[in-house]
Amino acid sequence: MKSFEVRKAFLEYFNSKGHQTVKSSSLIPKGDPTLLFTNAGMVQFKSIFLGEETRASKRAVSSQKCMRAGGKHSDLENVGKTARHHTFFEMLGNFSFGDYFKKDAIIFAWELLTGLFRLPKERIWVSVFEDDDEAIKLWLENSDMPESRIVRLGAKDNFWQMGDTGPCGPCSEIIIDQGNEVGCKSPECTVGCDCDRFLEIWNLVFMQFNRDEKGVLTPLPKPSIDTGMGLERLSAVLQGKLNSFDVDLFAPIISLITHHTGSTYGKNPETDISIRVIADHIRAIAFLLSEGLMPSNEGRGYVLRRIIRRASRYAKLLGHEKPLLYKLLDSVNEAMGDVYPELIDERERSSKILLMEEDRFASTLEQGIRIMDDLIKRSHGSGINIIPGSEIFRLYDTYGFPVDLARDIAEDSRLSIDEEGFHKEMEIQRERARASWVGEEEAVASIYKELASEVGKTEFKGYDSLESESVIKAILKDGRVTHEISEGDEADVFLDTTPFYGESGGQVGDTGDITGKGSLLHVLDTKKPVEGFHCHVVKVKRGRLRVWDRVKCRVAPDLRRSTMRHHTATHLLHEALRSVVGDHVKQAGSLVSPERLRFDFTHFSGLNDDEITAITDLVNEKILANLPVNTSVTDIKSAIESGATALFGEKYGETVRVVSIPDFSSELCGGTHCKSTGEIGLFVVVSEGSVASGIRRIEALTGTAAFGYMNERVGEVRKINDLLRTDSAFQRLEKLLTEMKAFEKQVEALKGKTAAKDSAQIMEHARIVNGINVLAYRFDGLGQDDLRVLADNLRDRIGSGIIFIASAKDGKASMLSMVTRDLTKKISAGSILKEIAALTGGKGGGKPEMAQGGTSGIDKLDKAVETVYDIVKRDIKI
RNA sequence: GGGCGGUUAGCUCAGUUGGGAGAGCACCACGUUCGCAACGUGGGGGUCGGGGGUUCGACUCCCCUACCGUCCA
Repeated sequence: MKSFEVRKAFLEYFNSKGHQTVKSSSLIPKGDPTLLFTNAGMVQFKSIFLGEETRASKRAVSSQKCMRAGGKHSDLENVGKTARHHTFFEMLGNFSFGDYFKKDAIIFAWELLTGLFRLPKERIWVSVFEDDDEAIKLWLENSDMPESRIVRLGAKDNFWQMGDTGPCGPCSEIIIDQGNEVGCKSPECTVGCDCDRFLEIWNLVFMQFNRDEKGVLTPLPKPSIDTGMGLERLSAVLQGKLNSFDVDLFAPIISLITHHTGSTYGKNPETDISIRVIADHIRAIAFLLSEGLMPSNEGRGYVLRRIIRRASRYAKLLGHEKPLLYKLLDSVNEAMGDVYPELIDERERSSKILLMEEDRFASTLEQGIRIMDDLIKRSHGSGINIIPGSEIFRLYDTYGFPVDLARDIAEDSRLSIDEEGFHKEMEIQRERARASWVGEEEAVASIYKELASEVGKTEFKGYDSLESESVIKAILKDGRVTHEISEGDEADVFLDTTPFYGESGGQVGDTGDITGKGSLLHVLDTKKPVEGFHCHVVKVKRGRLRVWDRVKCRVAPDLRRSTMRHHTATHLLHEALRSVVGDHVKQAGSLVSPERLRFDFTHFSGLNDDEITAITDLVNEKILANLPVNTSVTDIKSAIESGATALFGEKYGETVRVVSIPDFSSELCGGTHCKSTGEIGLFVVVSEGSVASGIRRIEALTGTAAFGYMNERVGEVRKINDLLRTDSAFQRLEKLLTEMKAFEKQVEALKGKTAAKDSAQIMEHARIVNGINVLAYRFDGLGQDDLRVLADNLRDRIGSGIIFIASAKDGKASMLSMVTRDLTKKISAGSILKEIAALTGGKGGGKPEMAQGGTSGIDKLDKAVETVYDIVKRDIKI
């Protein structure tokens, strides 16, 4: 049975049992900072299990892309070494949201595995949580499982929980015994062993408790079901393969790897591990890149980078030195492109980024090898044949140099590395990071969730109107529910209906006024702590307000209109970028405020002036065309089908709002927009720059803000023109700058010349002391740099001797002493200078042949200069 | 979020108690050559990431900041 048939059969089986097929969600969970990647099928249903969201259908089935690398569940290190671990895999799962429970879950699983998939019953084992007698009973009643093959395991294996608090429950795993010739071959090998013999294929989670902060379990009113089965593992079993890398999903990938590296799969265990690691990693890489993720130095992007590097490293172990991975993307597309079209859509971009990243890694390696060579040289020099762990750690920590590579290189020079020391350093670093970890605040305070379910959601009327008559439903002050607020109070106010837009989708919250009988509130900001629930952050200016009061709401019109202009312009900009720069441009962040707009997007390099001009022109062209801006509400499926742009990873409800500009742009967007593009007035880009590697940021202004900006710039240019008395400041400045450079050169040349002339005169003051030419002289008006030029000149003239010159300028004096190289053994310029400087109350120092210093004691200068001769007489023996 | 490393000529990088900003490649000119490569000589090119401080004097020391890299979470 081919993998795609397995996937299809699974989905269809559960469809026939009343489950709605739900599309795989993005690997990058949006709005969940606690999770690095989607690592299970239930991730996209998390808020349903938590009771924050309800869904029309109570039964769902999915085949979910999953990633287990980095974070709590990381299988990165196991990949390739075992027959069953993957960083990227697909998880088949059926879900019940308070509908059926344990019994049906067991019946479905048993029927599907032994009926449809015809797995041999005698090889199936089941594990249950040690206290879950109910599950054992249900297994015995609803399947042919003998009690002898039902195993009780502890909480570590068979009790599942989402987090420290929240829904949790026992689970039951279905396991296939692959025979005693597989795995560790130990006679004690049994279910729960780490080896490959007893393969866990399906985990049925019985969500039946809620755990509170104190750890107390209370039964959930409506227990739920969450199951997960790895497609790769199941396919392997069904295809009679002992290793999940041998299934058809991997065949084209492995064949392309062996083709490019000239290696053979299945000949040598070492080579096979490398091939499998690359095959696994390239799938993960292809999917992560297809979702718009960029390799970077933190968070998810960093995990991606590490996966790329590991894969790249294993490719080198296969003897392939040049970038290889980017060539393998096609094989992933061949294996999975028809199910995941995003792979094919993003192929071009992914391949470019991957090649870039491989090149970058090559230079990291090069740098590391240089340092490694140095370490080897030093350790040969010192006769120690072990490289300290701290050095290896520094190499790894600071330069990202792989430890196994360091070991290989060391061994080539008959050295070893101190692995223990390395791990010790690593542990220290872990401790340090842990100690500084202060824990992430729960993103949404639970009080808002409670309030929302208590008083109901807010009806937003702000698309068509800036005013409304509303009723106050709740007031929150200092985090507590209250019934009344009065003058001077700052509080959160919740209404039945509102014209105030709550911050979301990059658009900032509205501001304005709320008025009641004799009272006035300023709305400082509007937020949406819970979807559809508007929180008005207010300050009471006058009077008092109570819950159930009728009030009049009024959004500040000028600010809101300015925000609308910026938002509509953002959509125009997005499309303009795509048409000018390329289709790979994806929104990576957006801020829309009354003052400006900021748009982050994925792109490899900076935009040049021509591109920015082209983008600006295109946006303004659409503004001048005064196109209508249409909004419509539809279901997500038909919106996507109509070609509307959706943001990757953004979570959308089942009905969405589409904002479209005819023949140009169509995006899913909940924001407020102009009625037609002409209202924007003018669009101007203020800056373009980088935010992170692969992400660029454009800041732009529209409407009055744009006019203000232009006026300012024009005014500035006029001032510059006035100053330069010209109409073409640019050419004028260019000319002035070249002239200035020429002048500077002339000045330098002149200084040299006068120094030469002056030095001729100054030389006349030279004396011979104890057989040595000594010149000590004061020559005012020179700075430190000038003294150096003069001294160079004097040195050329004196041939061999001692020079000391001092010069007063601007109330301070500089001094310089020089000793020609042949005399530095007898006397040092530094010591002469220090002594003289001290006499004048100044300081200085330098090298034996040259020293500089300064002082503010000009009155003592002449006498001090004269002392130079004495010093020479004293220190130089004939 | 916490470490560590980096930022110097167009590119790759040196720069050692703080005391004249350098090399290689590239570029320009001249020389050598029938011509090219190579070579020789000379030359142009630097806000030493930015800002503050210490100092007579800072690429160098201290503080802040931006960006890049890298490890841990």
